[in-house]
Amino acid sequence: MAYSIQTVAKKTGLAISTLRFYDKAGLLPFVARDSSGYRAFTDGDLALLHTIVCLKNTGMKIADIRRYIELVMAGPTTAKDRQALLAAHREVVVAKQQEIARSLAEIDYKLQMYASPDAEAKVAQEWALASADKEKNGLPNPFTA
Amino acid sequence: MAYSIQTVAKKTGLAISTLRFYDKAGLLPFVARDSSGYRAFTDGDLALLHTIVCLKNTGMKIADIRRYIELVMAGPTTAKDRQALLAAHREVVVAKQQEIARSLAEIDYKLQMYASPDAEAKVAQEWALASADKEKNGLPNPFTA
DNA sequence: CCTTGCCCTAAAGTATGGTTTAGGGTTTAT
DNA sequence: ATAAACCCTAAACCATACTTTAGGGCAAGG
Repeated sequence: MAYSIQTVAKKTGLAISTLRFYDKAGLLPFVARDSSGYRAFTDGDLALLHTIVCLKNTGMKIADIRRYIELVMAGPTTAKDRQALLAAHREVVVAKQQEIARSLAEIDYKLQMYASPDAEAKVAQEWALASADKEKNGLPNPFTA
Repeated sequence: MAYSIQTVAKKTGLAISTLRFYDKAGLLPFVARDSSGYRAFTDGDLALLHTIVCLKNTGMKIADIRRYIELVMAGPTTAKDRQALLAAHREVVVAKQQEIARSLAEIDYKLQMYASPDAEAKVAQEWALASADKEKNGLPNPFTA
């Protein structure tokens, strides 16, 4: 009925070593042990682990995930704290997503330049401008392949 | 006319130590030195540095950014290679953005639960289910705060 | 009984991306 | 000519997140 660490690794895509690392880091205090000292994961544990993976995927640090899990373990009275923690994290993630989108837009601009019919000419011009910029400042020109 | 490392740090928001680290890592082969051995950044250098920051912001590894810069330094003939490199990176970034969006949606689902009027009841029920899941498997129940 | 395939811990090692420290020149204003 | 404010390198150090290694126990089949 309970899952072995290997089974959970396959179900989640996490390495066995990662699961043990998370456990040691305090992320899996809810995982029980069988009579041999082996970890025994229940379906409920998988649900919590899934939440941990979501937090990890969105860039939350181990220490902060641990804080969230501690609140969960402390019982229903910590609901407000969990909400605050997740809401704050949400804002961080959204901001980072926007920053990435902005940088990606600039990369797309370059890609569009490279894809244009006169890409060659544009790249050559960039090159000429960078060279001129060096000469103008009386500096050695590294753009002389 | 050229910018000192401190000026560039302020303009870009990068730490001076980070700029030196990038230089040592081969990301800034285009930055010249003045007669005292001080780095002298031109406006063209800032443009290239900006591209580097975009790649960094989107999660590109230093080693891959260096590869891109190497192509730039090698001249206009490498335009096709640069395009391929950026296009491949773009796909990686878009995929990661989507994965983050999926995880964020799950976090939002939890937030919505915490925000509902009967949040208390829902959290208590979650708690009860997790406990039952342990008992069902004859395992010690850690949810007993 | 013993091999095979699981499981365990503790500790060391790896990868990445920086930051800090130590020691030392340069430039500028007083 | 000296202090303050810059700049430099090399190398050590740090944080984060894992992975690998070493040594060993448990369980089932032949």
